Amino acid sequence: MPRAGLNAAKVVEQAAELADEAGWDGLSLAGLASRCGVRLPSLYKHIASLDALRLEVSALGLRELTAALTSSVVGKSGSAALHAMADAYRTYALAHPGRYQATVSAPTGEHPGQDQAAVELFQLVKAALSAYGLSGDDAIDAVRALRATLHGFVHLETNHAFGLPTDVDRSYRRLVEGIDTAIAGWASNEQPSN
Amino acid sequence: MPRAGLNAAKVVEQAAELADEAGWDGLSLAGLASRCGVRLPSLYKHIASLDALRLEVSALGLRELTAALTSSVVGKSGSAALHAMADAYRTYALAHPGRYQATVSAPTGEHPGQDQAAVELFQLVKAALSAYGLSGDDAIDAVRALRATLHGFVHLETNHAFGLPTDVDRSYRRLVEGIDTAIAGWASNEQPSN
DNA sequence: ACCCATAGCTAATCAGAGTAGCTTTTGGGC
DNA sequence: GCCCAAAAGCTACTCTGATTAGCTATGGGT
Repeated sequence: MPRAGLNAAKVVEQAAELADEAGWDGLSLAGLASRCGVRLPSLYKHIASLDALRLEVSALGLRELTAALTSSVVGKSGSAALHAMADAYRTYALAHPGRYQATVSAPTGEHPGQDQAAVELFQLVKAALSAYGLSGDDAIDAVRALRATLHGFVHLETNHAFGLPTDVDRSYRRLVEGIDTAIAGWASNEQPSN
Repeated sequence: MPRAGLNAAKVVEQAAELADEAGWDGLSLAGLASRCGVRLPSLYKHIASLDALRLEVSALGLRELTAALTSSVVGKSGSAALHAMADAYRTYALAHPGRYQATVSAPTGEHPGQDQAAVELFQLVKAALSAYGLSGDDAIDAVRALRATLHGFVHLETNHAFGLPTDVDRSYRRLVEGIDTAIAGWASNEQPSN
């Protein structure tokens, strides 16, 4: 009986692909085992439990999302950075719906990698928005607003919640332009530099 | 052995309360049965399956959400209506997190009540935004933008995704003001009435 | 060639969803 | 008040998926 040659990293990667194909709720150890070519209990040589696996997939998604946003903003700032991040965000979420949902709805457990990845993502977005001249709670409001906007749209889109056939790309572009204008407006309230 | 006196409506209501307490993913027939004071198989006298029950809870949530938004906008239009709806939306979602999540992530099955409730909610929001003077695809973009914004914020909030202790109410208020400004700006592009 | 860490296995337990079929309550007609 | 059919509830069973226990065989390092 030849071995499958699994390890923890491969198992998590396969789980992420399964989640992308079958949905975050469709991620099961039974499905993962057959995809990996082993029997279900063999997975426990590489993971602690289904919940632990979900945390790993969540951390993987956060790391990948952070990497995608990071490379999207190099050399950009302000409005250009915001638009670039918005595009990269939606592109990643549509390409990897399972791991994207994992980044939001994973169990809020104690996983150092997951927490650290979330903090890094927050810092990245905050830095990218620094050109808007916000500080303190205003900067936090801006990060939250941008995150809520992008997440809301993408989450609804991946849940097929937009019933009408109207161009979804255009709706997204206008929404991003709107949030860009809104955050820029906050900045002028903060820094009356005229 | 006295009867519990259940019927389909009571079962769905109990399921909605259970979903609010245990989370949408924590909604199980086992938990529902013990909450209703009956054995698990007895539930099948009132529902067809767990998936069917989830559709019912989703439809209930959509109806309640539509009712809450409807009563929030009576006598208002434009910006006042938008702010009123935003407050009612978040209030409902925070008070009923389980059924709120059901409105988005229920199985996309064929449930006439669910579909109809979704259409009614869309029409309500579109009508409430009519004072912005948008038409055609612009109106659809506005409804999508508002929905994405409110949903994104509330979904992240109910998933405890805002790590920082910074005032969440204030972040929400500023986000709603931002989307109000953005949609108003679209309108001026459409109707150069000056 | 040997050894041991470990990848993988079978077998078993447990919980939850769903089905089959029986029993009992209950409300309406007489 | 009595009778009966519909419905409400039950027990027993099956099936699937997660998890644990314990056995076996592989294969890299010596």
